Amino acid sequence: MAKSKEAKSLDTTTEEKIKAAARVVFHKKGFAATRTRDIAEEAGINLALLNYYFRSKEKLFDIIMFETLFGFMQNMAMVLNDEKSTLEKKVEMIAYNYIDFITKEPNVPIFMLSELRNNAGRLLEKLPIKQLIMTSAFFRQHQEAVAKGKITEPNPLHFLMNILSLVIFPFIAQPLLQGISGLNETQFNKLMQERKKMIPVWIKAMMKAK
Amino acid sequence: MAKSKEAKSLDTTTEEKIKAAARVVFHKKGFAATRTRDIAEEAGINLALLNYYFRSKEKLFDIIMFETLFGFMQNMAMVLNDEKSTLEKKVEMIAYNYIDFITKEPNVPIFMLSELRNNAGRLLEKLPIKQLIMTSAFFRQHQEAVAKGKITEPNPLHFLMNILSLVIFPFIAQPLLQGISGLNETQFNKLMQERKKMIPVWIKAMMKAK
DNA sequence: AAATAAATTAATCAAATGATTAAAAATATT
DNA sequence: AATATTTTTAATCATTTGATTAATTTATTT
Repeated sequence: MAKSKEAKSLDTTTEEKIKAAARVVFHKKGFAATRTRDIAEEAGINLALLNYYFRSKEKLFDIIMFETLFGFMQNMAMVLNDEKSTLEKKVEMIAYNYIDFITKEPNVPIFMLSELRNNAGRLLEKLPIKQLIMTSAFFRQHQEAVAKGKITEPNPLHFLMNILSLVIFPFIAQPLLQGISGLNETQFNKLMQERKKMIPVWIKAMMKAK
Repeated sequence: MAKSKEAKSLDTTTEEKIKAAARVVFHKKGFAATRTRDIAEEAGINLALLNYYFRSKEKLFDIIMFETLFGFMQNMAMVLNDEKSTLEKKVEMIAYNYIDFITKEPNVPIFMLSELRNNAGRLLEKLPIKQLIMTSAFFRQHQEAVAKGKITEPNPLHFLMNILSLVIFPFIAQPLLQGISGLNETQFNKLMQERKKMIPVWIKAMMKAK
């Protein structure tokens, strides 16, 4: 190895530069539309280095995809499995965390969900996501709330879908929504910030509806 | 022309076969991932015919994209602009129509929104969608309901985003949701059918929340 | 400093892919 | 029936694109 194993500040490694570039380009254009040359250019490296470090476009993609999925799920899993926080607090946390996260990484949701559509099996099998969510404190607390009559909708999947829908969808539909409304990006982001406070209120109201 | 202009049952024309095939493949894989050979094979025609009838992959795509966008918006525009129906009825109509439509065409939302992300300007300029929605009876009725204190959230965009989110997002996230829940496609579709009735109830409750 | 190993580059390959062409087949016109 | 027009096909082109190779440069080890 030409570089000492420990130091080299890790983020300026050639390998890391390529990964960072791959993340940017894959997230923006998806697997099919990105050319390895795009990544090389974004990283400022010779194209051959991409294959030298990662063997193939597909292997590099798998790494980026896994890290993206993992990063996205990690936060959710943490929140949903927190035994100390209430159900209401969890809704707040998800709204806050994800609206901030997606505002910074607006391409991640549609990237993830587009690519999952081709390959859900292969891409999800590395993550124990089913176990993590279905046995979470979140689901247990939901069932308790249903038992106590505090929540009318008995299916926790609807509950989870509703939260994620209200949080994530507007970002996915952003170009369409801006086309409809005429808002610019700044105004749109302001709208999303408003939703951080509103979504928990809305969720609370709708889950008591009957 | 080898075929009489009027008759020829329109759907069996070579041109129509190509368009139908292009619709299937583009919707499933998006522009970048579809090869003109995929379309030719799906249509059961010689590859050269695609260029003979449509000049280029891109021109064919533009036609499919326009028709897809138009088809998707048409229904919404109709419902939102209906002066006779109440606001509540409009919410019901959107939930019913779109859940049925997307169940039949599950790739359309993510196709549309993915492709719009590359090219919103060019692709939306042919549709007068802003005008159509911002001046609709739906928006006016919403403002009236706000004025009467029947709805607390004053921004009609939040109202529209919430409806579309609850209706469309679960389909976009279907592979992930099935991965989380372990449901098969039939069970998933049943869940979506439940939402046809629930979404209007939820929307009603949440828009009165404060 | 010499020898060895690792990283980087320019050039090139092979396959895939959008598109065209020239000939053949099918259809319409006279 | 003869001619003209349109549609379809097989073959081919030119470019793009993922990947490799062989040579060069840089770093590490002895």
